[in-house]
Amino acid sequence: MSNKLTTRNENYSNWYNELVVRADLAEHSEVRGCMVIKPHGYSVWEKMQRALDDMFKATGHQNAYFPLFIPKSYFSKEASHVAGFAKECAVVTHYRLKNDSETGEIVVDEDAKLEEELIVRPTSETIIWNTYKGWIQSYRDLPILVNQWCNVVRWEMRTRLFLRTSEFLWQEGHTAHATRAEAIEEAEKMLEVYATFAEEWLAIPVVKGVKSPAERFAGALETYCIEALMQDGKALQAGTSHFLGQNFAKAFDVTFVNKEGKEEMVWATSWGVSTRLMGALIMTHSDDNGLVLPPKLAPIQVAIVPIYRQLEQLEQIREKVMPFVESLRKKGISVKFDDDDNRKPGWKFAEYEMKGVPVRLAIGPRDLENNTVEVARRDTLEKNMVSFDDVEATVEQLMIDIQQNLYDKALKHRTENTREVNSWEEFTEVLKTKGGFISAHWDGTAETEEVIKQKTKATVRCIPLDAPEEEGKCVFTGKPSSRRVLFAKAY
RNA sequence: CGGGGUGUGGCGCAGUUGGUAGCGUGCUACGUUCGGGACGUAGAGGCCGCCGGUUCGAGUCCGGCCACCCCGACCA
Repeated sequence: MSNKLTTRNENYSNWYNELVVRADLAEHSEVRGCMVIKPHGYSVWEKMQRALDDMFKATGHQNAYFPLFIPKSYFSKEASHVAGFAKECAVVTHYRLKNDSETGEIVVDEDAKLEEELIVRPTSETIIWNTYKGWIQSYRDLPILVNQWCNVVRWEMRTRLFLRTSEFLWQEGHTAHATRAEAIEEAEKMLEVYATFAEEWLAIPVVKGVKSPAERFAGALETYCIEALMQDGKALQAGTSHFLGQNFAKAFDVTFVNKEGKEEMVWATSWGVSTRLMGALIMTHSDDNGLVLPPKLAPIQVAIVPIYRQLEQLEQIREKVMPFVESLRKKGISVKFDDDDNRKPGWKFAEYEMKGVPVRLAIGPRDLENNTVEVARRDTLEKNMVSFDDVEATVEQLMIDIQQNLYDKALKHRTENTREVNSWEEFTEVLKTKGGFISAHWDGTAETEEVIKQKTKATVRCIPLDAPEEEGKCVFTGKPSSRRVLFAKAY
C-alpha cells in the first residue's frame, strides 16, 4: 500500500476523497451516489448530533418523527417548493415484487401499482404542515417547536462523500408561530445556535448572513445561513435557517384563532444541518498526514501506544498506565490504550494520525525508567517528553489548547483569504489567483448575480448580517450599492 | 444529460502479436522483531463486470449491455 495521501497541493479534490476513505470515515456503497458511513465516521456524527440536540432542547425544542414517504399531491401545493425539488425526487410507484413466471427473476409486480405515487422526502415541510393543520386551532397551540433527525433523498447528478450524496442524514426543525416577528426571531435564534455550534464544537469560524433571493430555499421568504471557508479557498454552506412566512400555512390551510377571536394564518420556520458538516470539518482542519479532529468531536481523544519487546514489558506498562487511563475516563476524556500485539508502534502512530486522534502518548521501557511519557499533538505534530506525574494535567490542557488552536488557525486562514475588492478587474484577478471570500459591492439584482456566476463561477454566498452600511458601486455594473456582500466559488 | 476513465484474489494493479492468470498489499500459521507504517519461511484465496460472436483455443479480438469513478451543467 502506498502510505502517503495525495497532498493538498498536488490535488485537493483527490486529497479529500482519499482521506475520507483512508481515515475510515466512509466509503462508496454499491448504490450510486450513496455512501456507507463507517463506525469511525458515524461516531463523529453522533457527537455532533449529541451537541446539537442538547442545544435544540435547551432552546425549547422537542424531537418527533414524520414519514419517509410523502404523497405526490402534497408537493404540488406550494408552487416554488415543488419547482425547487421536482428535478431531484425519488418516486415510489409500486409496493410489491414477484417472481416472473417465465424467467423466475424477481420483477416489479405491475398489479401492485400505487394509486398515488409517493415521494421519498427531499425535505419534510409539506408532510409536516399537512400534519400541523390538525394540531393547530388556537393561539394556545402555538408555538410548535419540533425537530426531527432523519435521512432525506435528493437525486443528485454528481456526488461526493459527505459533501453531496443522494441520501444524507440531517436534522430539520419545523416551527409554527402566531406572529411574523416571533417566526423571524426563531429563524435568527437557530442561526445563532448553528453558528455557536460551528465555532465552539467544529472549531470552524463562520459568517452569518442572509441569502440572495436566487439562493433562497424553495418556499422561503428569507434564508439565513452560515458560510465557512475551506482550505482550498472555496466556500461551503454549513447550515441554513429559513423564515417561511405564511407560505406553507396557506398551502395547507393552517390557521389559528387569535386572542381576539379572529382567524389568522400561521407563521413558519425551518432549519437544518446535515452530514455535510462532516465534509466541512474534514476540509477545514485536516492536513497531508490525514484527518485532524477537534477534541470535542474526536471519538478517541487520547491514544496510548505502548512500546515493548516481551509481553512482560507490556504488562509493566499497563500497570503503570491503567490508573491514569481510568482517571482520564472519569473526567470524560475518551482514551484508548492500544495493546494490540499484532501492530507495531510505527504502524499505530501513522494510523492514529490518519484517523485524527488529537493526542497520542507513547510509553516504553525508557519511560518506565525515567518516569516520562512522549506526548504528541495531532494539530501541530509536536512531540514532547513529559513527566508521568504531569501527563494528566498536560492532556487536559491539550484538549482545550488543540480545540482553540484549530479555531484560531481556521480563523486566520479565513481572515487572510477574505479580500475587499472595488473593481471588476480586481474581482476576476483575485478569484483567479487567490480564491477565498471576496467582499464587494453588488447592485442587488438577480440579473447581475447571474451574469457574474456565468462569467466567473462565483456566487453571492451571503449578505453578512454584520455588514456595515457603506455607499459604493456594484463591481460589475457600477450601479449604487449600500453594503458589501461576500462572493466566492462554492461547494 | 454531455465528455473522459475504469471493471482481473479483500484492496491497489500488471497481463506484449490470442496459448489455460501474475505482482504488491492484506489474510492464516510459526519464528525473529518492536521508540515513525518490521522481516523470514510456509500457506489459503480468482466464472478476469454481464450476454453474445469470431477461433482448435478469448482476460486479450468483434458487437451489445451493465455498473462505478472523475470532469462539466443542477444542487445542501
